[in-house]
Amino acid sequence: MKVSFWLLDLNYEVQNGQPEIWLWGLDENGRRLLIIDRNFQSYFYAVPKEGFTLERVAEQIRKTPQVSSLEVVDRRYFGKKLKAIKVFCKNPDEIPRCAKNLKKLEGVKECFEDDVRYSMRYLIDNGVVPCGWHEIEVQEAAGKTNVRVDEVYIAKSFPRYVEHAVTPPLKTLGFSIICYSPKGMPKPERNPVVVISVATNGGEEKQFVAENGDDEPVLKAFVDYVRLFDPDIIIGYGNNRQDLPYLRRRCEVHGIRLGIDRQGGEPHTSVYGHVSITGRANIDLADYADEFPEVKVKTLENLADYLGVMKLSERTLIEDIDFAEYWENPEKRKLLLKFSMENTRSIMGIADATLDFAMQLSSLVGLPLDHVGTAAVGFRVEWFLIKQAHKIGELVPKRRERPYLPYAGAIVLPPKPGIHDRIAVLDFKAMYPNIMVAYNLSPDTYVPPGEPLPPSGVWEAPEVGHRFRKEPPGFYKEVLTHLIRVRDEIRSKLKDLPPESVEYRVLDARQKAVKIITNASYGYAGWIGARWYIKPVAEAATAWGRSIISNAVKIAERLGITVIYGDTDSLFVKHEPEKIEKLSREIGEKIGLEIKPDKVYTRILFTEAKKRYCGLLQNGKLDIVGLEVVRGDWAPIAKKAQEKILEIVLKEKSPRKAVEYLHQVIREIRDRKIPYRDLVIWKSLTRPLDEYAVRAAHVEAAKLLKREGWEVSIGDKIGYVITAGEGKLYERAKPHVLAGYDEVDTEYYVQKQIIPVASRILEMLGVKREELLPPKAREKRKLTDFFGA
DNA sequence: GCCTGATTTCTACCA
DNA sequence: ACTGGTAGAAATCAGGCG
Repeated sequence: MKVSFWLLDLNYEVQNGQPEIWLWGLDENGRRLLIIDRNFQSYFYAVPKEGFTLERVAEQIRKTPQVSSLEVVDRRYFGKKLKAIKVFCKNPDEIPRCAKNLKKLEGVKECFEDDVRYSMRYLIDNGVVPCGWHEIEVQEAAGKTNVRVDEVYIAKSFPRYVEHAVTPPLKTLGFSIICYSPKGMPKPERNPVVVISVATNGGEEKQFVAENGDDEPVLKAFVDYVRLFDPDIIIGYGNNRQDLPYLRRRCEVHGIRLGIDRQGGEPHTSVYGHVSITGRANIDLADYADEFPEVKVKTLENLADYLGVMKLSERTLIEDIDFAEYWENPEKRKLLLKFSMENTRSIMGIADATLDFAMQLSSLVGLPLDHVGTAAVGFRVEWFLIKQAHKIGELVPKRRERPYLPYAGAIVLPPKPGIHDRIAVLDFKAMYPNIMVAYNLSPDTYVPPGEPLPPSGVWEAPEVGHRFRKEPPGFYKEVLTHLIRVRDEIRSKLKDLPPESVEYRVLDARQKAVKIITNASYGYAGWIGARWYIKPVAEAATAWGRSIISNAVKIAERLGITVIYGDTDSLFVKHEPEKIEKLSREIGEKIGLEIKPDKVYTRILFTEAKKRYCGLLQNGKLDIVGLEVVRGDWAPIAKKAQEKILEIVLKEKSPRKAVEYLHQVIREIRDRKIPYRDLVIWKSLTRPLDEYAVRAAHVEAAKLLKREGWEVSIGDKIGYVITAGEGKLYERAKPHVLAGYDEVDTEYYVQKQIIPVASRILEMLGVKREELLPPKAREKRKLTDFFGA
């Protein structure tokens, strides 16, 4: 019989040396299916050395114990045709060992794709798409009652992908936990999980709370609840790195099982650090936080606030350092429970804004839904490429260590400082991808120095001189052309859809996924960790970029257009529509790339610095780029003050008013009228504490946290304030959760936060340094002198 | 040892 | 752990002075 299914998760099992792929999915009626496929043979490639006949090498390989059969096939490697031996192993787990053995044979030059996991191999070879629909011939399986699905089938054919832009009705469960530790960071070995808050997309909310601090019933109730609800998707925030490992370890302590998967097993950490829950998709929203760069400190509450899921102002906020105090106090405990429930509610809300994208990314790059979030950008691009490589018979290069060699990047023009009126921004859309397509830049089209020119001729990069075959189209060109076309198609479909429709949401998520992969392709090409890394490809792309933007500037100037700034692929010019139209046309003709007006600023302010400006858009909004306002490592009060100053300066054109405002802010800081949280500075830890070469404020603050029993790790944002006293800045930094407002050194905030960000703007406009501080009011000065402030 | 300017370290941004 | 170009603050170094 034939069934169709939407692929949610997959894994493989080896039973008595016989592998089987387990495909977990839903059919169009929302029934949960498990389809077991025993028909797929695992394999890898061996490439013979020159001077050895295929037959002889094949004969050697055939004698290797793990090999079940082999086949001579035509493949390509960096575009060059070659004969490869496809080596089949019955047991996929034996492939790495088998490849290692083969490499020892004298006739084998190299093995390929022995590092592609069996389950990924299955997806790629059969064109099976995670979060996509498929049809398959199956028969009902006998037995198999211990898996939690409606039907178990045995595959009688390979799945066939069917394009269909809807998602089946998935059951989603969100959860968050609170652990209790009287002092310091909770440790599963000693500290209980006192609250688990769950919510489902069926609208149910539930809390499991430990009586007398005993969490065994909590854990059991949670397991029962998950089993009963039987979610397809489990979501949390930090569940990959914290919650699930903690729950798992805590269950171990009690000698119980965290049996929440669909196979009676427990969650386990797997590739790229994701936690796999067999038969379901476990998703950690923290892995998608980078999709929202506007949110600088990526806490659950900040993301929920940004996405409009739950505003900070209506949120119960409790620092983890205070959990113990809230748990111990019966009145405050109620607040802690409320806080925990709000966490889970926020998770459900953020999931709404994220899941469509996650599913589209998963189906585009081909990584299962639970893997794709934890895979870094480079690996997402790479899996997409691996999938494409298979289609054209290109062998996947081995990952190898390489020395880091820097190369020149883009050009940034020095801005004309000051305020300018009516400025248009023109930019080359998707400049690097288009360059790569136009000049056929690809690992397999590169013609190294000394190699003879191909009959089709070559493109030669300016400055650096790297050469690329004009024909045939290279791997990158094919892939990028395809991506660019697909995105255009999606975007034209979107035009005819109501933005609220389900289809619109799905397609919009898809075009975003396509865009991200397209734009990351240049970065991938220049990444030394990339399998398809060839430095000249990246180096040539930037070289052409530089030459294109320089030529565009020349053309603009010849047409009498004033260029005030430019960065990589953009030009900021005086807004003269007719001249711009001409420029655009001429660039199209001479350079072959499209440059388009992106936006027009009514007014724009530049300092002498590159990459920093503030423009006033025609809709009255400020576009702030690079300045402290948009940076996460300045105190919020400084960011707010700078934003306000920019607004006054650009909208009201009144530096005087801005100075008045500045004086007021400074007085409020000195009077401690600014909310404490607006004084907290956040900085990331980029390495372990003991690997810093110099002492820095956020590092010292982190050490204080550690001393209090709180672990800090790479990537954590440390929030600190500067306290009054003697000595270096780093000696006066304290974690914001450990300091009190009374200790804060308000003069630091005035002199080192407010004054610099204000002077950056105001000195540009002729305001003198000494005018920045409020005049000393005699009366007040005397009073403070008297009271010794 | 103290002061000052130059250099290094660090983070986060832009494209 | 996708790239290079860039700003800016603080720590630290190096050298002059005495």
